[in-house]
Amino acid sequence: MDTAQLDQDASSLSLAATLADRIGEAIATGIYAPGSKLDEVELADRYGVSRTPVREALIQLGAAGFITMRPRRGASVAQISALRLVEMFDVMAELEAFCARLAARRSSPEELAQLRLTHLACEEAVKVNDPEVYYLRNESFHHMLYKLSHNDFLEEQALALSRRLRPYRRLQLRVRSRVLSSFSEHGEVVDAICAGSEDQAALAIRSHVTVQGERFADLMTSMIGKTQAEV
Amino acid sequence: MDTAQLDQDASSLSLAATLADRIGEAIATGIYAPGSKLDEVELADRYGVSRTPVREALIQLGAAGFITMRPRRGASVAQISALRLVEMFDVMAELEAFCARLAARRSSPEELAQLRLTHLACEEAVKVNDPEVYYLRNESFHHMLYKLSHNDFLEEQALALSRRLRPYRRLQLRVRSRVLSSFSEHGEVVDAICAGSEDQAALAIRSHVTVQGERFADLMTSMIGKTQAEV
DNA sequence: TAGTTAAATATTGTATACATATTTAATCCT
DNA sequence: AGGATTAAATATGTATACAATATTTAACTA
Repeated sequence: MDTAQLDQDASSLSLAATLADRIGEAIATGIYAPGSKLDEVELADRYGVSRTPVREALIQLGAAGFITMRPRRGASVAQISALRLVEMFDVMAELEAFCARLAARRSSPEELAQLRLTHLACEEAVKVNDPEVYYLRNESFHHMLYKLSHNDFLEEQALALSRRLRPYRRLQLRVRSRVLSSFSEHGEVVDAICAGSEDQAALAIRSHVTVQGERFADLMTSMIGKTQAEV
Repeated sequence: MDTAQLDQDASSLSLAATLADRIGEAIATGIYAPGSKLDEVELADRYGVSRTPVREALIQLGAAGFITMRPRRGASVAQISALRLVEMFDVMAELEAFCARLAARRSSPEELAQLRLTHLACEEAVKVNDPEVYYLRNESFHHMLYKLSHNDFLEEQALALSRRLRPYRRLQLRVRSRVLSSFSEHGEVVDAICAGSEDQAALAIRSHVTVQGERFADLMTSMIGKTQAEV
């Protein structure tokens, strides 16, 4: 019948691919602490596979920047210094600023309505006062922004970097006041985009994402506060 | 004696790593045409190794975006559509604009002098009228810009994306007039950065990198003009 | 002859085995 | 005893072997 049988089956994915996901998730969650060594045989029998798919997964994670690989001396969870973290957030801010600019320029009324919806979802999370829920809704909001850029490549790049920064973003939202200010900053972004004000939208999201001043202090304290399994 | 023997030895690199370089270079050079399938065993005995390091190299190249891998149906050289190419150049432009902005903000007089030197090197290439030399000097100029951002992560990201766009950049410079305008645009960027004019620097480099209008036409014609081994 | 089905072939994914480098432990010497 | 040297142990890198899935080819049916 349908000659083009789309292979959506998740179970058909290779072991290496699913392993990369699982290990990557474990790193993001903090199960494997930054700097800790990732032993191939240990991972292999932890996940019940041979070394081959483990190695392939590690190579993927290395390319994505989650782990660092040194020849002949194995892989270890990437250790991101405070300076580099700020650098990464700076780039993230610039990517999102570009997204916001394009969103303001290109979004249809329907798309703007969708954006407002995700913003409302964040508001609910604020009311419920659940940081974990807000974290998720916040993520959706930003992802929506990437999509509204109407630049698929940009969307992919933004998603990739946001994945890398995920654990640190979660840390920031541990602070109640940060959730509140985060939400209000979202509001400015939404307003600017809906008004078609490119520059204003770019500025708003840039200052929302950039880590500086007290934001930096918050991030640092929350990072050193939680050891290992948190950061 | 020196306990910390730094392992700079290139020969000590793994086969997989060097393979990724070689295959990646072959893709960039156009030896493997976009869309063409990369057979593991063929690559293996072409390079005189087993399938294992070949697979690892392919995974790396896949993560970097040079090839696309579909489960159970192998790897093929990434086929970049015209639309996606424009998208990628748009992001490249934005990254470089950020670099230029930071360069204008942070560069020391010595660094500015270095920037002018690389610009002068481009001028020589223009005079000699050798597109291939200009291509190389141009690359150095942009790399210098990345470095002057004083943001190592940004520099890495910009380098990675510029590597992906390399073959297309080379194509653009096939057109003599493009070399001339490229050089004069560089001049504007240098002037703005040396003057500390962030906005102007960002604007100049952005319009320099972005593919639009006749630039787009040039790129497209040069792409369809050269079949296979060129693009 | 066109279309469908089934067998054969080829290719990818994974496991195991081997080679080589690195780390750790033990030994030796001053 | 302390540091350096050497040897054993451990881990990574590569090759080969096997398993599972796609693709191709051939046979068959309507």
